[in-house]
Amino acid sequence: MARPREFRTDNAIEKAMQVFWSHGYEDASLPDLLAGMGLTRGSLYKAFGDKKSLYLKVLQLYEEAEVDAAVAMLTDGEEAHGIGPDVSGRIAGMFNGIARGVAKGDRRGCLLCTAAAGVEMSDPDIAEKVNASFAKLRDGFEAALDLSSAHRWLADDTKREMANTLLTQYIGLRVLARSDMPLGIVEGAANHAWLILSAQAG
Amino acid sequence: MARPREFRTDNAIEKAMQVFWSHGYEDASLPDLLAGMGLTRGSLYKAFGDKKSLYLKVLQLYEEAEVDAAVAMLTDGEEAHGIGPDVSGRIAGMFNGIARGVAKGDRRGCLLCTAAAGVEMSDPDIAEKVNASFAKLRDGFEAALDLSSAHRWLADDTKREMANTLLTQYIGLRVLARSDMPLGIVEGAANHAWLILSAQAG
DNA sequence: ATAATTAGGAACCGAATAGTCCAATACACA
DNA sequence: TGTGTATTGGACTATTCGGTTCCTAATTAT
Repeated sequence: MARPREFRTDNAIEKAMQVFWSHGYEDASLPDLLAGMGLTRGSLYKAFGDKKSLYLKVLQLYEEAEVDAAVAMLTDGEEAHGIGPDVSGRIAGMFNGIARGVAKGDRRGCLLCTAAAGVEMSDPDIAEKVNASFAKLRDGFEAALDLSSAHRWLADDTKREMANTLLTQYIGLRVLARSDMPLGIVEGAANHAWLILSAQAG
Repeated sequence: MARPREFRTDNAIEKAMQVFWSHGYEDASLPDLLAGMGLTRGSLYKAFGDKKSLYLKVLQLYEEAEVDAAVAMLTDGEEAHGIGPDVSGRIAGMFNGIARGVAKGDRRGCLLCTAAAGVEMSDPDIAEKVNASFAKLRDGFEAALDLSSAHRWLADDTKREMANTLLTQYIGLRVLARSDMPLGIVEGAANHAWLILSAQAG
């Protein structure tokens, strides 16, 4: 008995994610969002409330679509990947994948990393969500180390701090990708993420 | 024969650097700058032209005051530091110093790292200066490796990419510091920067 | 038809933005 | 002590922003 939506909500959020990914939170203007999402002010406010609420939905989608996928790539059963018996190889593969993306011209970096460096972190709701996603990725690194035949025997403290170091490396690489640093530096840093993994404890 | 300045230019730039350091480029409003620098609109525009020109001067000062100091700490004659015969210890010390700063409540991160993740990088003048400073720091890491008795024998390619990895780690740590991640994660990542240094080549 | 809901978009709001302009001011020098 | 000159303080401009409120037209099920 009522007129139905002419857009799919999840589709609109996905398009909003692309806009925020490229522009960051503050710099994504309402006209940017409207153009990118293909709808008008009335519809956007009707469906999503306000800009911040939309962004929080985007952060949720980013966690589900990007972070969860990365964690799965790090920890899922190896039979589906064929990377080899040492799960730590997937970590290096992940960093190399980022470098390949940059080589193909993707300089958007990571939505979370851009947010983490921006003023939007002063909003507690946004900061909480961003840090929760970071923690999820960090836990993914740690889980991968627990699955790695070469690392599982390390002390828990060592693995935990190794995971922290990998998260830090991930963020640095993503920020570096967003700047227009020469590709070689980005690739060099990515290719040697395994330096962290090949180190000995103690 | 003319009315003299009531402020020292270099002093005003130093104060502007503090404002940009805390707020980032876009979020540092003119009232923020005027309050922080202790002068009025007319004086600021008379002396510095516009916001971007002021920011470029701030970037120059940041490179001279912060980047150069960091590079000097990494590469100067060891007799003045007493860190030990292995220069690579200074690299670990630098990361630990950052973590100590965060522990003391300094969450400003690094002016360059914040800029690298922001929209101001779309300005070619700003991007050029930021990347030049990054390159300077990267070269500092490489020079420290060349001075390190434990690393100087490594292949040039290895040292170069090791320096890239250290730069990436530095950026990640600084962004992490700016977000309000739990201190333990920041410290954990900093304490294990030596993982990169202790890795073997090949 | 009628009710219900959305789409599209114009209009507006208060706030904030970077930037401009000029009279008042204060100093150095003749 | 004038006089030239650069600075100072702040009013002012023009623009944009996010957010909101409308209204009419369109679309659907009953």
